[in-house]
Amino acid sequence: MTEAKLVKDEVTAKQTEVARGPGRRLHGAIAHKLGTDILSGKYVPGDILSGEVAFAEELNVSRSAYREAIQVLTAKGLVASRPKTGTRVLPRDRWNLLDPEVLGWAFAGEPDIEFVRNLFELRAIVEPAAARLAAQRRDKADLKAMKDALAAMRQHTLTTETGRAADRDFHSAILHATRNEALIALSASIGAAVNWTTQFKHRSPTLPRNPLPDHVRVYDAIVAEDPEAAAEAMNVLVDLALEDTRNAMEA
Amino acid sequence: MTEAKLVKDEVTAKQTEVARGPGRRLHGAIAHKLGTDILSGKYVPGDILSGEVAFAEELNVSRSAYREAIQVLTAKGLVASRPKTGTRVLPRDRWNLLDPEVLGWAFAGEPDIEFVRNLFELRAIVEPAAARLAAQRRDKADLKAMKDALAAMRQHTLTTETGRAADRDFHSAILHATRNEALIALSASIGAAVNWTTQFKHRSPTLPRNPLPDHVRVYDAIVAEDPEAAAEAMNVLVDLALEDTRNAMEA
DNA sequence: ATTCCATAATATGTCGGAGTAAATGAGAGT
DNA sequence: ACTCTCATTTACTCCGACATATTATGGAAT
Repeated sequence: MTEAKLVKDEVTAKQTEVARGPGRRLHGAIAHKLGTDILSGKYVPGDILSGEVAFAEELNVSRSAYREAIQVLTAKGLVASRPKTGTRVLPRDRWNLLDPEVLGWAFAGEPDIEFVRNLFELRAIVEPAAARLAAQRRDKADLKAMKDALAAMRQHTLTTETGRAADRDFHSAILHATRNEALIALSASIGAAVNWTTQFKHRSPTLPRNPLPDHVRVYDAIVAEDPEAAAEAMNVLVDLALEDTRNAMEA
Repeated sequence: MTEAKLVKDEVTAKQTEVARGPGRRLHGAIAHKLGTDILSGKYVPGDILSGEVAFAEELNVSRSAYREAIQVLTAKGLVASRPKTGTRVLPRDRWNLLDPEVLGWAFAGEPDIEFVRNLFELRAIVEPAAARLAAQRRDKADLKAMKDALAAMRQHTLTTETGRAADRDFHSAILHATRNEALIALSASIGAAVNWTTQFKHRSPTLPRNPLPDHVRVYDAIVAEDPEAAAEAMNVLVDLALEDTRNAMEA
């Protein structure tokens, strides 16, 4: 080993390593780290991630990888960089909060209670309307997707990852059944809210109610091609989820 | 000039140049080109943008710039790249269609009629509910933003860019007044829909109705803190816009 | 002929250095 | 006090090399 290499190793030992899971590229790992740091409030809007070179050295990665990560954050509206001034964290209303990856970063640490409330409000607006449309337009493939999701929910409780996945799939299937690409694009965001909800309920000391019957009611209304009943059933479903979450919040 | 440079110029002359407007970075311009190409259907899901090096040479840019552009597209869910296989265009339901930049690319060429309908459906779902919330939570700053937007709409017709901007600002102000970050994040998407609507109406042979009174009705209801009236007024507003657009489509 | 494993081929991923362009701030000149 | 010019800082772009991951290939064993 050359002396230069040795010195470098000594230096890098003090630097923060970026954890890159299997299959995850380096720049993706950097974007994840910076993204979670921003969403968690470690960097607040107006802060400057100054020094492309300095930052890359600190993370012990090349500038290329660091820059590609910055491009990802820029694409999601989290930061903007200009010569001389550096890379600045943008105000929150510029962030693409509905981006699936950004939502993941937001829920990586301790999620903000207020933001969870906001997502529930969005669900309360979108999902009943989506159920209404689904009841009007659904075809066999959509119904099968919902049915499969319900079957999976029967076999796994919400305390398991597969159970939560089934819950997400059910809500996603309804959004897909609207045949509206804009609504389908929201399914990732809605799914994140659904997922976190169930996780949170699991942590709660109160016994979570069995959500299956409420889901079945929505499904039945869609099968019966009854838009208003579907919307109402979904409305109940979201309200109950919100109520459960509120209880868990107070605990 | 060296001979090498001369040869290079001869080669580059045949290559497609990427148009980069003022203030736009090179990788941003590349992302714009590829993004519009994908959204316009030039590349369809499953297609492979193979050859990082080949593509970069064809566009006459360095591999770094090309790669950063690809990271942007990847961040928006348009493509995914793996070693050996290349960069593949993802299925449409993976696209972040509500991303402001993606929406811009979608409307860069001839917009898809069906997608416009979908965006109107989203507006019809979200905006009345947002107006309802705005009527409950609005404060002076929100009302001022709406009032300013209305004033700007009085002075400029929708045939001008400033007029369209005022229209966008009004709808954006209502979403901001909900104090819901998730809904605020939708304002860029809604704004794009609003903007394109007015542009489309302008092209239409039928005389566009004056939208100002309808907007004022929404504003008045919000000022009066009447949630239901605000929701209903906004409902009417979106319906009328949809109707106008439908007429223009048939023409 | 078929299956399996080692190997090679190929495209993306990562690296570090050099040079360019742009935005800011300081200083000279008015 | 103001404007303009220039120097500095920083991000932006390009380049060439190497590393890594995935697929394809070909031969050996069954």
